[in-house]
Amino acid sequence: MNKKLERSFYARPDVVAVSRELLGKVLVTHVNGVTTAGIITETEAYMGAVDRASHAYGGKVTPRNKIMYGQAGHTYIYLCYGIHHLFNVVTNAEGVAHAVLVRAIHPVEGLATMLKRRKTKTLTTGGPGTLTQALGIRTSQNGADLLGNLIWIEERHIVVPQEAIITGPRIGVDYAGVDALLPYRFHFNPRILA
DNA sequence: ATACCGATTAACT
DNA sequence: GTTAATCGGTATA
Repeated sequence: MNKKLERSFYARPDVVAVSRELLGKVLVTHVNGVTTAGIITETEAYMGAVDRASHAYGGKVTPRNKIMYGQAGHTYIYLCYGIHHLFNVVTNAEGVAHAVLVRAIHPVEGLATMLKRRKTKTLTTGGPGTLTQALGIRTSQNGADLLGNLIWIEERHIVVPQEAIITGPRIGVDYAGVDALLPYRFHFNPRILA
């Protein structure tokens, strides 16, 4: 059965575990009456106040990042490089600004719509900016509840073998100094799904 | 009010 | 390997 993940999945204290366990789950959006979905193949954990790579490093609160301090299971979507909408999931308790960045998906539903949105010949969803474009995710959906009917994540019982999961340092966070080396990135090759 | 810059991508050489 | 595109957030004044 396809089951929407509950609040308790996101509210757990270990953001690294949540990040890792999101691999193989299915990210679904229902935008403009069209459903699109993809299997999550890459994630990164951001550990809030103690993480130099996080927008919430040092406990800083700004209009942009305040949603990360809110209830788990909500979206944190922001614009990067003026072009790309990056999709995150808020985790942990209220007041703790932990989040998981979804960096890549493997498309499974609404292929034609995703192609149309991407306006490219081949459907690539292998980057944090491209998967949001394919799924119709925009910064206007920042703060949306993943237990609502706009964006959510499902358990479809897709098995990702532990040995297939590659762990490594996060991408694009060189500015974070030693924290850039933390093994908070998880991914697997979608070829194993076939 | 103004200046700087990024959790990136695609199209080049 | 290199680089233009592109704009809201954040810091500084």
